[in-house]
Amino acid sequence: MTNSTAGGAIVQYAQGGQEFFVPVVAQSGSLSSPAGEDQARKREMRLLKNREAARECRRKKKEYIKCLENRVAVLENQNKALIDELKSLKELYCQQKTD
DNA sequence: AATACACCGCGTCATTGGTG
DNA sequence: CACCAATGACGCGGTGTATT
Repeated sequence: MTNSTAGGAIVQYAQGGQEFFVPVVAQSGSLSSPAGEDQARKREMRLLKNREAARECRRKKKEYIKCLENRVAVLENQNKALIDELKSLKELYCQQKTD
């Protein structure tokens, strides 16, 4: 991951040690005022939380897709087994008929 | 080696659905 | 109604692979 470093800070997650860049948006010179700082801090917090939420969301989505793929594999195997079973039962039936 | 293309993961924004 | 978490959509940069 390569972010530009114009105005912002490199922050590190508590767990995982992963680094990322948090941009700081200047808001018409109001950044120095407490209200401006507070707004900026709130924005950073929101971005940080959403960043983590997006990551988690993608992780869950991938896991879900894996589950679905697993299920497909299981059902395909079951289907094969049932087809085989049907085939052998048919053969058995035909044999008994000719006897 | 250079280029084109596909794929992936990421960060951000906008939207949505649930909750106090 | 305000707030928040989850998620879809978008654009971007990195990486691997095929083609020239």
